[in-house]
Amino acid sequence: MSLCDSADPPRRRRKEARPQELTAAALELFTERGFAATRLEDIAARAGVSKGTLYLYFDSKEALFEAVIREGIIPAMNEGRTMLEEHQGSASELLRCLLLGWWELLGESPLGGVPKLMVSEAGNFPKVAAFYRENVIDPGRALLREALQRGMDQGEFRPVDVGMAVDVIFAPILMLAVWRYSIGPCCAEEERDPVRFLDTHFDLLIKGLRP
Amino acid sequence: MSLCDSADPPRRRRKEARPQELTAAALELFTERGFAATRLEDIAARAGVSKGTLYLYFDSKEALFEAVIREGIIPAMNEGRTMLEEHQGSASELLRCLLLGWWELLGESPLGGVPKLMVSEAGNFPKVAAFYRENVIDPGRALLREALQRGMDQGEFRPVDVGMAVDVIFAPILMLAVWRYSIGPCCAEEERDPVRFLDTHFDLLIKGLRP
Amino acid sequence: MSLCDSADPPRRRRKEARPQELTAAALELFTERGFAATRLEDIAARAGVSKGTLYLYFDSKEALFEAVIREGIIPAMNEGRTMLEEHQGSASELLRCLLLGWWELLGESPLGGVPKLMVSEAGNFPKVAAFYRENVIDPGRALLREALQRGMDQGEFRPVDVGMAVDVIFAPILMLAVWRYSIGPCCAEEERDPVRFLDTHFDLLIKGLRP
Amino acid sequence: MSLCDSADPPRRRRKEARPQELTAAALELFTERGFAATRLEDIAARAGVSKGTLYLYFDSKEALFEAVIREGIIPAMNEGRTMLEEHQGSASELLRCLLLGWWELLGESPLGGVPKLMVSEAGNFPKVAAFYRENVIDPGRALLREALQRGMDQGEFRPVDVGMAVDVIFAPILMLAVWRYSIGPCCAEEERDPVRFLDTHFDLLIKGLRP
DNA sequence: AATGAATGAGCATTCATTCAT
DNA sequence: CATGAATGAATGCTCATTCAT
Repeated sequence: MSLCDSADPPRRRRKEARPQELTAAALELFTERGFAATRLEDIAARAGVSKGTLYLYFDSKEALFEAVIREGIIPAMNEGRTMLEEHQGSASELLRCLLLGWWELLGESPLGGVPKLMVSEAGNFPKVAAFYRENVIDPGRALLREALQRGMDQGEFRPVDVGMAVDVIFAPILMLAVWRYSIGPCCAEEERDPVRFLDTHFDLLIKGLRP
Repeated sequence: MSLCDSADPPRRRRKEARPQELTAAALELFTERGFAATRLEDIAARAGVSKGTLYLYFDSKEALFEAVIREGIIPAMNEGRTMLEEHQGSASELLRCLLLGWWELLGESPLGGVPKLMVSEAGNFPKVAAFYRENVIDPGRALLREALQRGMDQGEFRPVDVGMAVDVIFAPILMLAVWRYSIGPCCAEEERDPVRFLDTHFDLLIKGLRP
Repeated sequence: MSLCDSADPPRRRRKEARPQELTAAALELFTERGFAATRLEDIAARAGVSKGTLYLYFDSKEALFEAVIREGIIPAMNEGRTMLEEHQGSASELLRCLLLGWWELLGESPLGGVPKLMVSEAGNFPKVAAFYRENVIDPGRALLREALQRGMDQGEFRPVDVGMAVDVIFAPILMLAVWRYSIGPCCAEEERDPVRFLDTHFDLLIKGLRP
Repeated sequence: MSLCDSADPPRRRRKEARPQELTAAALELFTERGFAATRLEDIAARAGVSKGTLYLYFDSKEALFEAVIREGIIPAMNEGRTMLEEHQGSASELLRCLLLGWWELLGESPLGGVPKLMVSEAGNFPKVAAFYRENVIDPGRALLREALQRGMDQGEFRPVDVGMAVDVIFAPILMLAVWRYSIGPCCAEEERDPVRFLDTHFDLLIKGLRP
């Protein structure tokens, strides 16, 4: 009820929260405009701080970029692995959970911008791209590979070229995420429905894997 | 009659070819580094002209970008349409031809960078993105939709949500192209084989469409 | 009664000593890097305090600079004057004592950096330069002038243009000091020996002053 | 008589003259204010060009500094050497010519600021300082050493510690130059007369060197 | 008194764009 | 047509200064 309900939080609190506030703002803007076209001043403004404050937490624009990617990764993989280990049902179910889980994590949150950002900037940040591959792409592929293999071992899926199949399978989800942060919004097409899209993908996939 | 007939290409030719040489150079660099991070001077240098010359053919950096996309589009659709109209075989064959044809067009030539470029820059060029959607994405979807529909009508494919399926189906090809110009090169993974990838995609797809 | 009587120096002491610790640190860094190129944060760090603390004692970077010069002056002149008043021996001896005394004061301690600092920054701090001239240069010249005059009056020196001679005489000592804080250290020349240098200076000087 | 006598010289001309115009402007301002306190924009303005133009000729502020020193050196040494080689008169005369020649070169022109600049900035530019020592200080010392040695060999001068004496001898000229660009101007002392100063220096010196 | 997080003016540097040649 | 010297707005980054704690 107070008039200044939104007063600044105590300094101590801010100090610890700042880096995340900044990387969050940076992620949004980098995703929207690309790295080079984003001004640090805009990032700072979106995070509600001044230009100089950025440099208390990050050494340079590039360091901020790296932090954005690094942060965008942490939550992604753990869930997938636990899902894989604890899952009891059929391989189809597992595959569905993995892919839908990803979408829920990536698609709905700003984190979904990371893949588009990485696709756009990999050429300018080979180091970061390598880091991303090691920590996101490779583990992600491994998860899917395990799920596929389990299904094949149990006779639920027919034999396929697993190494290729994981990328084929993941491509539609990836494109869904990339799309949302690139051509999608500006064409404002009658709001392509992700659920219908994923259902269709899944339908085709499961039928395609039938022995 | 010219004093230097031999060494340099004939002036008349150059003059007409210039715009294409410039957009070609621009496409390569825009794809590699992104629009904002590419310097006009580098584009000019790669095309073998001076910075000022660019402005004889294009009003601004943005105009050049538009021209790059516009040029990258022209050859893409016609082949697909004639293929659709003239194809005699099964719907599966038609689908295969369409997708492989695309890959040959996108994957092997620098034109393959256009989708990655468009994905990266759509947010900064909504007009161009709309143009791209109208002239590339929508016609492309229409082609695939027709092929799918034909297969369904002939009982070769089971019924699916066609509107969604076209994007699901195209996603792996798109990803293959995008990858090649983003994360792929810098990770130098044991040269992922596009043919095997497309075969797997096709195998899954055709089985998935079986009635 | 204090809870931490042992480790840190007593608070009372620190408080009074702070300004000198700060000007001492500032003198070193200003001398090494110049005024503009020295960061207040570095000065604070060298003095073992935080950036903000500086402003408890000095209003601004410029005020700190003034204090540095002011402090660097206090001890310089008194000794010379007493030496002049109490000296009993020959004028040559007096001159030697004055010049060597200066060198001991300037050359061995960090105070030797003051002349170099003043030379470098006079243009940016005309006020401070005027202050320096009034309180250091003029009195110094007066001391030397008196010594020279005494020698001339006593027939020990031949007549010379005293006003000019004092600067001629002092130049080598000044140069020795300035050198040590500028070109000297980075060229690491076989450690030019100040004593030999001063001896030679003196030898030439005394012979040059012989009637 | 034309109204536009001072019109811009043809482009070609400027292109070649620019670097010198810029280093000349830079020398003045670096000397006056020091390296760090001089803004590139001011240098450009003094040279009558825009900020960006500087970067057509120099890669960075530091590169400009180096060029300033490098340029300030070229004319300095050659004269001295030819003077040494061609001189016919007494060693005293030679010494006088060398020192006065230096003063005319250094003292009257803006080049006189170079020593003060070097003294001030040596600590921040060790590389340049080393270059300066090798190309100016060392050759200068060598010239004076030869002159002294010649006088001693011919019995015109008594034996002295030559290595030290050269610096002792040069110190007053150096200080005269340094002074002019540091404390001198801002104290506006009754315009210390360089000629009287040098005469006194010479008088003392020659008498001091008498056998 | 002391801290150090936050600020924002200031500067070096880049690069799209212009235009005299 | 073609050039490339010149421009100056834009932006990453620094650092003196402030102030809540």
